[in-house]
Amino acid sequence: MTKFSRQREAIKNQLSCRYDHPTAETLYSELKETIPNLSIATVYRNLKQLEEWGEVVAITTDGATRYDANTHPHSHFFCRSCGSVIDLDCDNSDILEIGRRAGIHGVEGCSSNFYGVCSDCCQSIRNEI
Amino acid sequence: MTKFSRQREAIKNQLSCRYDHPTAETLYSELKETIPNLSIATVYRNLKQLEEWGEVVAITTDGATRYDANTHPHSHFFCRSCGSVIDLDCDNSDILEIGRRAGIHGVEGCSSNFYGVCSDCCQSIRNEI
DNA sequence: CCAATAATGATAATGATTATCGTTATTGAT
DNA sequence: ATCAATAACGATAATCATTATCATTATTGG
Repeated sequence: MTKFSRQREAIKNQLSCRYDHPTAETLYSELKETIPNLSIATVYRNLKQLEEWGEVVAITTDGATRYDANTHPHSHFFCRSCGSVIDLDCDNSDILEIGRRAGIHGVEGCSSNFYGVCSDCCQSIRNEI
Repeated sequence: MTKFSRQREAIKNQLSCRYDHPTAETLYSELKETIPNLSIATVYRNLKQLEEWGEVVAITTDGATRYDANTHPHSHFFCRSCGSVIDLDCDNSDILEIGRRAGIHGVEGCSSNFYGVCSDCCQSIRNEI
């Protein structure tokens, strides 16, 4: 039986009101201001738990795992320049359909990462020249 | 100026004649049989180098990074049951196009991971019942 | 209020990867 | 062929992200 925990609620809430897909470490340092004795282990523990419950999704990257409170299947755009991660508003089922047509049986889900230089970075690079 | 290295050639060659997308550790233990004093650091070092040169691609997963000598843009299927990684023969440019239509500028590339239970595992699960 | 136990915080341990550094191998010039 | 310059190596320490352990604290239902 799962019990209430202030820490878990805070983690869930903190993630819900952000759109920058923070890492466990980022969430930890932010939450530490309101919950000073918070442990990094509690953040990892709860993010894992919430992921199992389908309340958050983990975004696997080459570095630290990032988290997203938006559980609707969607893709992400990774800026090669500033490292920001932006939600992509494209239909995930269309991508899944492409995978399903590839001749392999059993394709159930997909996760797509798109790469490039975001418009902000593109702008500042242009200004430097 | 880059110099010849037997180790790098062996790593590249070992990866080229396989289709199971091994990790650095897997390549290391296999290559150790022919190059007994090979160091794991050399494997990591060269895989990173080869990736920079565009001769191999790294496949980012939630566990250890896997490598692929097939540098033609393509997707992978991850079996949830046995953990195998299989090449998906679908057109990557079609997926890229979906991402490009999502309203964000600067989308240059993409990497899609598909998930499910492979036909081998699906078969053995069926046989157990 | 109390017993049962889920969840915590602190921290040790793990797994993957990278950095360091003294030694070895490759290279181009003599 | 020899030599100096330096790329690459092997061994291993260090780092980073994450998980496991465990004694303590908080929540819950009776």
